[in-house]
Amino acid sequence: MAAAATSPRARYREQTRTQIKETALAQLAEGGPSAVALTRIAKEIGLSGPALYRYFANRDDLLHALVRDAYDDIATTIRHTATDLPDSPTAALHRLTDAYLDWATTEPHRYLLIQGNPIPGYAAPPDTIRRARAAMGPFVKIFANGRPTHAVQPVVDEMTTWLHQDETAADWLHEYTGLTPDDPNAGCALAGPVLAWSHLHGTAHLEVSGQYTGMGHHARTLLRAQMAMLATAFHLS
Amino acid sequence: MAAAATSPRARYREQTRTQIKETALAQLAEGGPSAVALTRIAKEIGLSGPALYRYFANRDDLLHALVRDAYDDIATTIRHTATDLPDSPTAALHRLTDAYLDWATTEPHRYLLIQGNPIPGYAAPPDTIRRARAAMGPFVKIFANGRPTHAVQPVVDEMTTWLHQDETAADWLHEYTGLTPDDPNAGCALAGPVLAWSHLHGTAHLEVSGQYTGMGHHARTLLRAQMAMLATAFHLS
DNA sequence: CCGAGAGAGTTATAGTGTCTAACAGAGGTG
DNA sequence: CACCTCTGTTAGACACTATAACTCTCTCGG
Repeated sequence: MAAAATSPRARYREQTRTQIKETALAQLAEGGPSAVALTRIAKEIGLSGPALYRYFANRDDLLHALVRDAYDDIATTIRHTATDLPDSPTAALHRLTDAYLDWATTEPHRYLLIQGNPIPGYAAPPDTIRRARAAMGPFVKIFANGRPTHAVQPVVDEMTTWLHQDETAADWLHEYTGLTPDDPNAGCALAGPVLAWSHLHGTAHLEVSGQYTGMGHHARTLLRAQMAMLATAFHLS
Repeated sequence: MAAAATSPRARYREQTRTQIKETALAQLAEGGPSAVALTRIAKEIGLSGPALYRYFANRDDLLHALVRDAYDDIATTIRHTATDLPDSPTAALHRLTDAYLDWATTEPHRYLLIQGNPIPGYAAPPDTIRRARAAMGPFVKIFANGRPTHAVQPVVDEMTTWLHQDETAADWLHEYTGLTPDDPNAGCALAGPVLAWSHLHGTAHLEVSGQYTGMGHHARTLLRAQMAMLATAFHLS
């Protein structure tokens, strides 16, 4: 992305940055974030340690870049899936959540990087929230026509209140549904995705961090059941 | 625990170990597992670095001990809550999940330690599984009388199959319900807890890792809604 | 009551990693 | 073609894990 027709030097720079990130991803996959070591990366691509500081300000900056890439990647995946959804809201929901779980299981280390434990001392940049909401955008659309049962009504109420307090939330809602905070379905449109995210994350994270190992079920089966319950709770057809 | 009437030396040793673990917990709370540094712990309690190796074989061994303690702690909390549950299964479920979420939010770093990202290179000891199942035991009891709807039936089926393949699972079921794998409700008794765990973990982990920050809802509200859906899906009264 | 030995602590040292400083060469740009 | 920025180097400060070798002290058995 953004390869652009820049100077040959800038082109080479971008290439080296990519190579560094690729090596970092390999180390991430092997031993988690703490295994990403600048000196080892440098050795692997034939550079001296301090040379990497020409490309990334420090170790955190490199991890930061990996986080950005991962968010872009999952958001792209979801949005791509969202371009061709079945008409049935329930089926569409299953399609989206399957895509999410698939991404998490094929890229476990990257999922843990962005949705796992907070990286100590690392404050997510403001645009991370934007990226995260972009990934959840298609879910908002699905629940915009839901009719919540009493089981989920309290969540709907809290979302409605939030929409009247936080402008960015209102913008988010508007972007994907055209609804305003005063619309009777506004809270519902956000309550569904938040619940879906919570379900999704629980299953994906337990699966990816290996805590289901030795138990006789598939994460997919669990997720399907959770989404079926959620669809029922919002009277999705 | 296990203070015992041992020799004064052993008593002093145990005291020092505890002091080390307490300091480690403080560092864990400040900067996550990677901030737990033996040298800094030593300095803080007035020892020289290598002295700590008299008490813990290495850094992993210390983290290991923290994990054990945390599992014991949450299992004790759950079991204590389970000693005085309301008769209604739904109410009992809410009581248990509230206790779980409370523990997680009051001890966020410890929750992340045991239920967060896997610690690279750290293989959970076999008894960890036993401890984890002990914590979920009371949930098994609650779902033993459930009647699953079609939404969760696939999970029930997978659990039933598992129970016939894995003896430890059958033992676990038997310990808390007296049921055998052939009992028609056996799969249901395990499907409920696994789903509940997945729900619980999603909400607790997102809350504890700060990903709900800036969103206008309480984790508790979300959890209540999820458990209400789950109770409905199993026809709990 | 005392002496051997286990246990608890020390310093010294090797190894790995982050990151800064100071310097050298190579490429692009006026 | 001269300048200067960009890219790379080595040297070194600092933090942390871990081992080795050594000293001191307390406990316990005879």
